[in-house]
Amino acid sequence: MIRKTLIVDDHKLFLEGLRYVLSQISNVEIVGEATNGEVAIEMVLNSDIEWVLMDINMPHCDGITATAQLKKRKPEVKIIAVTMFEDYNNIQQMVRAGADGYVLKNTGSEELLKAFETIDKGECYYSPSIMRTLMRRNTSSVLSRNALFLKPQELLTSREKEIMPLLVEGLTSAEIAEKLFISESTVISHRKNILHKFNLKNTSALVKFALENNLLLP
Amino acid sequence: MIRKTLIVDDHKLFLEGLRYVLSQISNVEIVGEATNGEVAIEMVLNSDIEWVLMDINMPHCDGITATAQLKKRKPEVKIIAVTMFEDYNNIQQMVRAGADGYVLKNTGSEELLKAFETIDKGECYYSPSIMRTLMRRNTSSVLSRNALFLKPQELLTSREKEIMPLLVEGLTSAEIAEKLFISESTVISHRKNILHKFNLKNTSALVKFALENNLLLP
DNA sequence: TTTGCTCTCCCCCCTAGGGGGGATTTTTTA
DNA sequence: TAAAAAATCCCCCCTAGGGGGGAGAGCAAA
Repeated sequence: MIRKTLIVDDHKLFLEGLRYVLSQISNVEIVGEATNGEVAIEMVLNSDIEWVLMDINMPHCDGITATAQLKKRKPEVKIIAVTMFEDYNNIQQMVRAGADGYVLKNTGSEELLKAFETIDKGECYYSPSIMRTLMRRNTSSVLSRNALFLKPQELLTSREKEIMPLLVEGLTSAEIAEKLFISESTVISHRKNILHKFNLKNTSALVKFALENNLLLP
Repeated sequence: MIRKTLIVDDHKLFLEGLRYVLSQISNVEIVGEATNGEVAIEMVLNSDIEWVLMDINMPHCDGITATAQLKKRKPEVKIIAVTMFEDYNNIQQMVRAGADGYVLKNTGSEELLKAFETIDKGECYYSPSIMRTLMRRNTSSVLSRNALFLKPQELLTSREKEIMPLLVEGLTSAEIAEKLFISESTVISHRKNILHKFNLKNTSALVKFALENNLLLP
């Protein structure tokens, strides 16, 4: 069985590299190249492409948007994110967009093959260092593992979303209680719930988490 | 005495508005317009322009950079920042760059005139709402008033700079002490000093302050 | 040499934060 | 309508955080 594959990256040079790495894997045939997300979507929808290796950072239409679009309109296509970035936000967004795998740009052919095979079995594949990044964030709690696959906002109730920015401002429970016309115990309960949801050990860590994950907007 | 003035903004529309507002002030003559910082610097250095009304957000060379450059190479030029933004970071950076005044884009001619006259006397001018923003940050402490005109990093000792990122991570005093091979009391002292320096009331506020002011890099 | 800053550590005292429950009412959703 | 989730409040207990202060050692500039 031949895997008909599209490679998407705005760096010509990297497309060359990917082409070479893929040439070392049997059963993979590169049937196209695209240098931005829009073109990639077009190509996939109007062909029998089954696999996409997708860069994240591209002009016009980035890899995350393109992945989300593709998965919505043609869910059977397998998408592997290929990227230089291994920070939490990128991984998280790509996972949410529906990517089936996530490998780094310095990946060799053996690992890429492993990715193909793992995804063929219906599972998801992540590079070991990606897993480390995820693990650093998530230790044990079930909820916090769920947080990876949900927008963090979706985990917060509306009251919690009200309290969050006040905590970030450094207000005490009593001050927050006064502002929201509720009892201090209630604020304490809410804060405890938020900390547990994200598996954070104190409010300082929560502030960092909130600021880095844009939890303060709505 | 006529004030030879250059106006700098990348929005043509706003240049029109500024032109109109300035036309209502006697003794101000618009001798040029620029749509980015680089051009503005060129124009000021090669002419007898005495005043610059400078936007902050512009492509290529922003107003903060341009202001810093101009003040370095021709300090006698009076620069008034004109901007939509009244957040702490923008004001702080513009003050550091050497701007003589800071007014908002919705300013009328009376206030702009006041700015010209105040700066003529050798003082600095800030819009009332700008002052409010500054006041919100700075209540009483002498040190924290100084913090406005210094890079915050310059206020931190090297030990404090080591402790800062660990506090932001949410580590407890005991954990930090263990990492740095010092006693917990010492960590507590350092943290107290940092809080006093920036006039912040708890570690949550410190985390926010540190992240928003890039205090974690070196 | 004196002055001042940093780093280190300590004291006392009090409050806010956080772990661990549980209970109630209201609202949402299946 | 029944079940689930959210919001409200409470209990006990203990620890970490923060206010205020001091003190000695080391170092560097004035």
